[in-house]
Amino acid sequence: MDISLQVMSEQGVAGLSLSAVARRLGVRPPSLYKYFPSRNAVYDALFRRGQQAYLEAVRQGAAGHEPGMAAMAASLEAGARWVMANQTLAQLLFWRPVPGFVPSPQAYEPALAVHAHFAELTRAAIDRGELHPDAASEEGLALGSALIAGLLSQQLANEPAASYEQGRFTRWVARLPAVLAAVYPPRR
Amino acid sequence: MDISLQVMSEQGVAGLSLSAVARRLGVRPPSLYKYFPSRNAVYDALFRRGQQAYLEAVRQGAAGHEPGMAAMAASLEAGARWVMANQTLAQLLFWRPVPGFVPSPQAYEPALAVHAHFAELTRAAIDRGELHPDAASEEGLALGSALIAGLLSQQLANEPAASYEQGRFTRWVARLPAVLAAVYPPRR
DNA sequence: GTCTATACTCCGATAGAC
DNA sequence: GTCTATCGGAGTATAGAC
Repeated sequence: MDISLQVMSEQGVAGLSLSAVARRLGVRPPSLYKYFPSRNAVYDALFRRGQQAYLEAVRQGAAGHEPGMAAMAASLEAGARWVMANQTLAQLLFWRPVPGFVPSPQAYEPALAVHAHFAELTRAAIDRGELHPDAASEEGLALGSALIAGLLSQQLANEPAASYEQGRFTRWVARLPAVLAAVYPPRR
Repeated sequence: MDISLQVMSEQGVAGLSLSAVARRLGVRPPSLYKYFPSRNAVYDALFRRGQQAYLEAVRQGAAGHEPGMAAMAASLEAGARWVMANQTLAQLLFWRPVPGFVPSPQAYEPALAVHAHFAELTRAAIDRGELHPDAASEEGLALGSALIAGLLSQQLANEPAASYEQGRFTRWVARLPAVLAAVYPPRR
């Protein structure tokens, strides 16, 4: 799987070739079929592993903070750092670049947990009077996920080599909670 | 070129095959090389055509409005509608999905004009007291482009078939100017 | 669990006849 | 400006020996 990631980073996510993997592994292509029944099965395993790692990253980021906007800011940053450090995997997870590959429900499972994680942080922020209740609606959550995805997709497409601190787009991640608060000002 | 777009929409942007194009055109593959010296040349021609069309869409959108936030809102919406109506081409333009393809400077030219277009609308909005002067900095312009790109990338990845009006993400496009104004409130 | 051999399909690109 | 023929390579996947 590590070698597959390496090939994808060089040939494009959709350019994974089992022959190339076998070559670098020092075996013949048919041997791989003892471990994965098809090429898409490799994608699926990578997808699941990636979703799991991303979930752990955003959870780790929130750990130690009071639930609410502070935890959300820390969690967003941790997720963004994970994406910048795992760009190839992130592309597989968040931008469907492989025609014909549809992740299995099991592989998709952690993605639902990520959504639930941020929904919970949003509700906590509302309880603390940091956001308007509408922020927890599907619409509000969609805005949050779109904003973070947009910053990161622009960063990856235009400055993939930039460090997290110096990226022209990642630097906005820290200010996303303020943007959300501007769109959903708490009533008072 | 139209047939190429059709193939790309079915096989993925990176999955363009000149053989498939020739097949649908009713000619043999070598004939295509009389018109394009390589497969990447086809991508380049499509890239240029797409950038040009997108530029015209955002300019058309602004036409008839006073320069400023109203024109920007109209321009953003026109651009978003163009992207939703030309999804395959938009992927080629805004998300580099083809390993090894780098657009030529000539093909990239209209993209610079798009940037200049929005920079001008931003300055007009500042002059009218609708935005803080910092909104016209490179940082501020980067935020604007990232926000719109994020909404659209999420829309294309998750609900590509939704109409512009019903999209869970496109519906935020109309409110982007308000988000920008919240981040860059004019001094008063 | 690895291999050889193979079936099958596909690709981009070029040479050169017409 | 189209074609045939071809080079030289790629790929996924399976059968079956060891």
